[in-house]
Order: sequence, then structure tokens, then C-alpha cells
Amino acid sequence: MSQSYVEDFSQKTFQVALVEWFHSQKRNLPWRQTSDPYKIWVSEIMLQQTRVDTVIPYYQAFIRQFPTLLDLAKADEDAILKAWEGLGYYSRVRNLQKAAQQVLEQFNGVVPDTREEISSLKGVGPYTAGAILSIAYGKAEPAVDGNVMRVLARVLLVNDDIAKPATRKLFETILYDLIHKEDPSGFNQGLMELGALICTPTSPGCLICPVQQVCRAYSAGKQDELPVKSKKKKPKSKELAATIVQNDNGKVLIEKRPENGLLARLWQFPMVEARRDEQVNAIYEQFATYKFSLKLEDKVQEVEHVFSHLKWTIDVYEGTVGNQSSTYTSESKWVEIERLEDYAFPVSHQKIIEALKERQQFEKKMKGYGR
DNA sequence: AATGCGTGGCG
DNA sequence: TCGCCAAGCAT
Repeated sequence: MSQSYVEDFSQKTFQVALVEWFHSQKRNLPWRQTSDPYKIWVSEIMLQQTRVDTVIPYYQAFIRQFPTLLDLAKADEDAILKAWEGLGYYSRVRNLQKAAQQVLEQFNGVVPDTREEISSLKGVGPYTAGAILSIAYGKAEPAVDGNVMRVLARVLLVNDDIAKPATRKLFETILYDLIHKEDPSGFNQGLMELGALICTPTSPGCLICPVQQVCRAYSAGKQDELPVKSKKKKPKSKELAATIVQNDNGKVLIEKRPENGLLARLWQFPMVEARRDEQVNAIYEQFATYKFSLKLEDKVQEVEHVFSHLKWTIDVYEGTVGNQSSTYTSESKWVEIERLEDYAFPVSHQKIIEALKERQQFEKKMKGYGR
């Protein structure tokens, strides 16, 4: 019961201390310079599972490139993916664009200000809905993220496992009571800011905490035991082979990843899943569907790519083809090495591309000495 | 409810 | 070196 958690809790003291602390100590972040719901929305999507320091440059570039909801709605998919390159969770930006189009079609171009309407937008879940409603529109709606659950688990001494979906709902219920009705924006952001700066996952700064006097975990000396969070499984390993195929124009072959799933719609070098001892066969089999014949050369690199649930080991090979540079599918294309930067690749491939360019430089130099 | 979906930083 | 983490959402 949420009632039992806030019963005998000095709500007003907590609210006032938190909000005053936030307004005096808050960081000066780019998305705090605007009241434009679209820009606040973009920042909230970027900040999902992503650190502030990582987001800042992406946010600034994104807003410069897509200053309004309309600019985003009409942009090319390849352009928005390129703007998101390196941020991860790429479905976020595709959902964001779909949602921008939804706002144009269904809400006359205005980001809606009710929980029901805003929750109908692609990629806007309970947290993001509450964040936009409170920060952009001043509505007294909870915004429960990992910071908020950690802070409240400590302050209110909640022992529920914060990895369970039901626990987020418990905190939402608590917050409808606990939220500061006159300054929901400062209150919600204050909870998150406190979690980011003071009430950190390890070694929380209780000695300088603005709500130390009302914190139940601190009173009980349990701030290091909370929150309770069950562990994730460790990523499963897969072995893959990628091939850098070059034609005699010096262009390399890239292909677009599938519509859905991991790294959806990003580009990559042709890649197959195969154990080390079967990779050469697997590669030839893969290229049997193309209209040219492949001459496979050496393995040149090995790259690790760790996801939250997967671990790839990619062996990188080089290969060449003759004149015929047509390809079998429309989702593949030949690209000059200098133009690879126009396409959005996963981070593993940025390492591969970097190494490829270094090899090219080296060969160029050796050729110069040879003559 | 449980799982899939990225990346970089840190102790 | 490596597990854990950081302003979650879709299915």
C-alpha cells in the first residue's frame, strides 16, 4: 500500500527541501534552456538509459539539424539514424520520428498535454509521458526512472525489487500523493538530479544531502543496502565473420541491416554468424547469392561488440571482385571508403572502418617507396 | 512478466 | 579485467 509508505512521513518538508535544493544546485543543461515541448521531448528520449554527458553533444547537433517537430517529421530515415549514430537503442529515433508524424496528423502539430494522449505516441512510455507533462506543461504527473526509484527506495525505505515492473507502478502510486503540486517540474527533476549528484548508486553523499533529515534509509543506516535490485544475466557470445569486399574501383560493399531487431536499418559490411573453423565456407556461401565471384583474402582484424544481452566476436576478412559491381539486393551498395562516413554504422563497424583507413594509408605509403 | 534492444564509463 | 550501471520502451 502506498498509503503506508507516506503515512508518518513529513511530505511537506521533503518537497520543499528537494525543490529548493534543485533550484539552487541544478546543472546548467542545454534542454533546461527551453520550454519547447518538442525539444524537451527529444532530450527525454535521448536520456533513456543514457548518460547526460553522452547526450549533450548529440542533443545540440540534433536540435540544430531538426529545430522543429515538422523538420523531424519530414526528414529522411537515413538522416535521423546518422544523427543517432553511436547513441544506441536506435529504435528510439525511428519511434520519435513516427511520433512526430502522429502529432502532426492527430494533434494539429501540438505535443499533447494529457497522459492518455501523449502515451499514445510511439516511444512515449510512463516515464517519458510524466517527464514531458511535468517539465513542459507543469502537470502534477509522476516520472519514475531509475534515479527516482533509487532515491525513493532509500528515503521511504522500500524493499521491493526495483528490477520488477510492478515496483515502478508502486512508486507512481506513491508519487501521486508525494509530488509537489505547485512545482511538479522542480520536484520531478529534483528527484532525478538528487539521484544523479548525491543519492548515487554506490557511496551516496548522505552527509551533504538536502533531505537527510527525513531519509529513513539514513536513519536506519541502510543507504548502502538499498535499493534492492536483482541481477541481469550475462550476455551470450556469438562468433561472426564480416567481409570487406573491394572492387577494382576501390569501392567497398555495404549492406543495410533488417527492418527490425538488433541495430535495425543500420549499415554494415556483409556479415554472417559462423564458428571460426567454418567462417571461410560460410562467407563463400553467403556471397553465392551475389552476381560476382568473390576472391577471399586474409583475416585482418578481430573486433568485440558487447551489447546488454549479447557479445559478438567479429573476425574481419578482406576480399576482392572483378569488374562486375552490380549487387543482388537493393539493400546493398558499393561505396567509396571516403564516403562511408555518410552512413550510420554500429560502433563495432566504426572500429573496422578506422582500421581499414589505416591499412589504406599504409599501402599508399609502401607503394610510394616501391617506385 | 520477461526479454530484446546499445554504448561508454567507472571502481 | 569486468560486471554494473544510466533520465525506458515495445512486445
